[in-house]
Parts: sequence; C-alpha cells; structure tokens
Amino acid sequence: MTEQSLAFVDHEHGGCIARGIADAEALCEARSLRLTQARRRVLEILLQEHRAIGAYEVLNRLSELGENAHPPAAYRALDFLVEHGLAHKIECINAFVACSRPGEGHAPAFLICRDCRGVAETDASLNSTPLDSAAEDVGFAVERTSIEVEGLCPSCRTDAAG
Amino acid sequence: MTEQSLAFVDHEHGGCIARGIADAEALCEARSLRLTQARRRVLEILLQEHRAIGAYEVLNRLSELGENAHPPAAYRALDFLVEHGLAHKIECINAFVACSRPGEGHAPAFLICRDCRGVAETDASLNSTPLDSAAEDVGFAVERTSIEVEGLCPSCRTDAAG
DNA sequence: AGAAGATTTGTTACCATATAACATTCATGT
DNA sequence: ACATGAATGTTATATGGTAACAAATCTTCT
Repeated sequence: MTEQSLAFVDHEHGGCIARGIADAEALCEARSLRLTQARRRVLEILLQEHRAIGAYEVLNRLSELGENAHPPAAYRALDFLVEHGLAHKIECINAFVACSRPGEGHAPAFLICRDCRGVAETDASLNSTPLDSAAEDVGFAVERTSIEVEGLCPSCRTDAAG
Repeated sequence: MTEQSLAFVDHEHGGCIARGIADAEALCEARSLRLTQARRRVLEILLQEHRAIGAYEVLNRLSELGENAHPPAAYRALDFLVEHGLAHKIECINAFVACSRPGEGHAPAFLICRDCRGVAETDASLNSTPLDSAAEDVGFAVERTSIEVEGLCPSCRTDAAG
C-alpha cells in the first residue's frame, strides 16, 4: 500500500483543489478532451471535499452557481469525469468523489465513512492478483474492479464513542 | 483462492437450490430466526439462478406466485436475507444474489457478468490484509468490505466474439 | 386459554437515482 | 461560411428505495 489519500488527515485543502483542476486540464489537453464549463464546475464541486456527493446534490450546487441544472446535465458531466478517471463512483452509496490520482492507471480501493461520507482513496494493486487469477480460472474477462470498504472514519469514530 | 462458485460452470443446479434452502433452514434454526414464507419465497427466487436479480424483478416473481407483492415486502425479505448472510447485494448493479456459502463468516468477492448478470462468488480473504492495514494506519474502523469485479462471463464472451 | 409485548406484514404515499429520446447549440476543420 | 460531430437543453419517464402507521401474527408468560 502506497501513499494514502488525505481524506482523514488534516491538511491544507486548497492544494488538493488546485492540483485537481490542474491535473484535469493537463489530462484533457493531452487526450484532446474538452473540459467544458459544465464538466469543470462539477469537478470543482467534487473537489471541495474528500467526500462522496450524490448526483442530485451536485445538481443543487450547480443551480446555486447559476448554472442551468437538470438531471442529464449532472449525469453527463459525472459520466465524463468517471470515464476519464477524474472521478469515481462510490457504488455502495450511489455517490461520486473526485479522483485523488488522476492520470495514473490505478486500481483504486476506497475507505468510505458511513456517517460523514468521507472517502479516502488507496491503491489496491497489491490486492488484485489472487482475484485476477481466480477470474482467469473460470474464463471470466475482467473489465473493472471495485473495492469499497465501509466503516467509520477517525473523526466520526470519536464522535460515536463520545 | 479456494473453491469457485458454480455460476459459470455446467452443473446440476437442483442441488444448489436444495442446499440453499436447507442451509437457510439450519441457520435460522440455529439462530432462532424466522424463515417466514415471504423470506423463503424470496430466497427461492434468488436461488433459481446464479444471477443477480433486481428488487422489482423479485417483486414481479412474487406476484406471479400469488403473493401479495408491494415494494416493502420485497425489500424487507431481501434485507433479512442480506443481514443474515443468506444473500448479497451486488452494489454496482443494484441487485441481489443468493449466497453460495451461507453460514461461513466469509469475505466474498464477486465476478459479475455485465451482459447476463451472472454472479460467481469467490473468497477474498487472502486479498484483504494489505487493505486492512491501510485502514488501520489512518484509524478507519472497517465494518464491511465489498469487492466486485465486472466483466464478461465465458458464455457471454463467446457470444460477443461470434 | 388469555393477555402483553415483540416481530412481521399490509397499505399508502412518496422520495431518490438514473435514463430515453429528440431538439438545439456549439466547436472545429476546411 | 458551412458541414460535421460533440455537447447541451428539454421533457418525460423508468427504476430503485423508504417513511409512516395500521393490522395481523407469533412468543412467552401466567
């Protein structure tokens, strides 16, 4: 396991936002993708916190920003971000989080707080080998792997104990 | 990785159904739980195939069986089965599958065919150690882990190639 | 058997998540 | 300018899931 996401650690978060946007710009530039205003706005919304945000919460934030906000607008932007590795969908709570290592072809695993919905992204490539060979044994063609760990983050853990 | 589920392998499926019901009866007996008709029916529906079934599909099957079928009825039965390890929720497609090893306190991982929704359950306990220590490093209290691998099963793979 | 308490089920209504389908606008290359 | 494909607007609807409270049923005790 390599570096952890900063989700459950005190840090100067402005850097995460700036880096997230800069990485997205670089990645889109490199791949000739269009980081349109709608997509950038949604990414900015996700980058505000290391927390999973539902599509309709994104939608509300968009309309607060004065954007024309209807479900397809949010889903299209989210789909774009997920497709190109700039965000991830957290399946167990149907919500989205900005990727903390865009560009690196990673095998992410997520620590998800069931209370505050905080999400830490870790690298799970060390974990995947036995599973891949199991898949191969039965002739299953792996396309995507999702590893989600639900529980309580340090801060919510303290609150719960108090 | 130990024994595979039989999902993607030819087998005499009657045994899976009979064993699933017998295991459920034994488990409920042992834990003083009530395997009511509604719950048994839903489990039987899930056991028909090694395939993930949506809650509303369960609901339709229930009403075909002449049961009084409304959403809470299906969700309550499914919640009971999942809570006691007789079924699993496949998060990435919002659907449910009967557990193939009820009773064993296992760490399941799923191979999920995106085409036919077939689901093979494997044991992932070998995979979990690095992730657990990563969680510990940041003080995250793990409660539940979900490992889902999406792709194409051998049969759908052949169909797609043909 | 009868009553008390807990669990399960019925019923209605509703909220949350996600997509289909088609029209329109915009960016880009020529 | 104009053709093309990509992106967005718009409306409607499909799909997944729950809240709240009433009624029935089971368990246990006396």
